[in-house]
Amino acid sequence: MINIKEILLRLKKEGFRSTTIRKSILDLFYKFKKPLSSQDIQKYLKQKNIKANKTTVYRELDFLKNQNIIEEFQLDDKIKRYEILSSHHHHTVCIKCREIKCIEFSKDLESQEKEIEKNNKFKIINHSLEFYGLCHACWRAGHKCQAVK
Amino acid sequence: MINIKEILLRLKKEGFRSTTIRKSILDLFYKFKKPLSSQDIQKYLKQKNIKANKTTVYRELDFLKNQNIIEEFQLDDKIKRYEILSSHHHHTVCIKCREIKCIEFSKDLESQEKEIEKNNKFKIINHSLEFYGLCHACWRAGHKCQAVK
DNA sequence: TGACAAACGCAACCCTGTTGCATTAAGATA
DNA sequence: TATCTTAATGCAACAGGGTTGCGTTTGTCA
Repeated sequence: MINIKEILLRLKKEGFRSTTIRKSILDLFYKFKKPLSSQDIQKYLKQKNIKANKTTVYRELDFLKNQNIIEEFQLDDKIKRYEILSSHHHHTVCIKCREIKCIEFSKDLESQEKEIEKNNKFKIINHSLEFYGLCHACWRAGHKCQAVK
Repeated sequence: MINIKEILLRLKKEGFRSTTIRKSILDLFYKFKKPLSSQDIQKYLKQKNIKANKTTVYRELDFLKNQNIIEEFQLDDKIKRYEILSSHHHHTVCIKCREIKCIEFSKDLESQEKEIEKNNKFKIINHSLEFYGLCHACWRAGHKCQAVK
C-alpha cells in the first residue's frame, strides 16, 4: 500500500495540487482504515478545526475516485462510502450500531461467476458481497435485552 | 409461491383492506417478477390510469415490507428496490442499461459465513451479493462501439 | 346505512448529493 | 519576490428520493 506522500507526488506530476483539505482527507482514510462517507469526513474535519464546505468534500471524493486512489461503494442505505483502493474485499455491517469493518474472505467466486455468465448470458465485471448482522458488542447486548430491530 | 388472493385474504383477517392501489401494486410484482422501485411502480400505475400519490406508493411499499410480503434491498445507487419475498437469491445488474435480473446461484456461503463469524466475532444474519456487468445486448453493443463507462 | 379506522392526497419538509459561478490560493515562471 | 495561470474552494440554489403531519376519503362490518 503506497503512502500519502507518494500519492501527492503522483498527483503533482499530473498538475494537481497538494492542499490542506486534500491532505487531511487522505490522512483520515489512512488513519481510520475503514469505509468513510462524505458526512463522516465532514464531521472529522470539523473536529480537527479544518474548514471545508460540503461541496468541496463531495468534489474531493469524486476527484480521488477518478484518480483511482479511493473506491466508491454502496451498502443498504443511500449513503455513498469510500475507502482507499486496495485488493478486493468485503465488509461486515452491524445492523444495530452500523459499525462497518473490512474482512478477509479467501473464498473466490470465480468458478461460480463463470457459471453465472454462461447461464445468464451476462458478462460479470465486478460484484458486491456484504454481510449484515451483529457485531460482538451488539450481539451480547442483544442477549440481554433481546429486542433487535 | 402464494398468489394475490391469498395475500389479500391474510391481510383482511388482520384488519387490512383490499384497495385498488394495493391490488395493483401486488399485480405489478407478480407480473414483472423482478425488482421494482417506487418510481417504477408510480410509472406503471400511471400507464394503467390508476391515480396514486407518491406518498401512498411509498407507504404501501413500507406496509407490504412490514407484512413480510415484499423485501427491500439496495443496489449501487440510492434507490430502494422491492420484490416479492421468496427464497434467497441474487441479482445481475447491467452497468449500462441498468437491467436487473434475479439469478439462480446454487453455491451457498454457509461454510464461509461460519469462518467469518469465528474470525470476526460477528453474528451474520444475512448477506447481499450482486453481480455487476454487461447484459447480452450491451455486451454485444460494446464490442461494436467499445466505450463502456 | 352509519360508524370507525385504514387508506389516501397534499403540501411542506428532510437528507444526500450536484451545479453554476465568483473568489482564493498553489505553485510554476519570469 | 512579484506575477500569472488555473486548480481548488465557498456559496447559494437546486435536484431527486424519500418522509411527516394532517385533513379527507373510503372499505368493511355491525
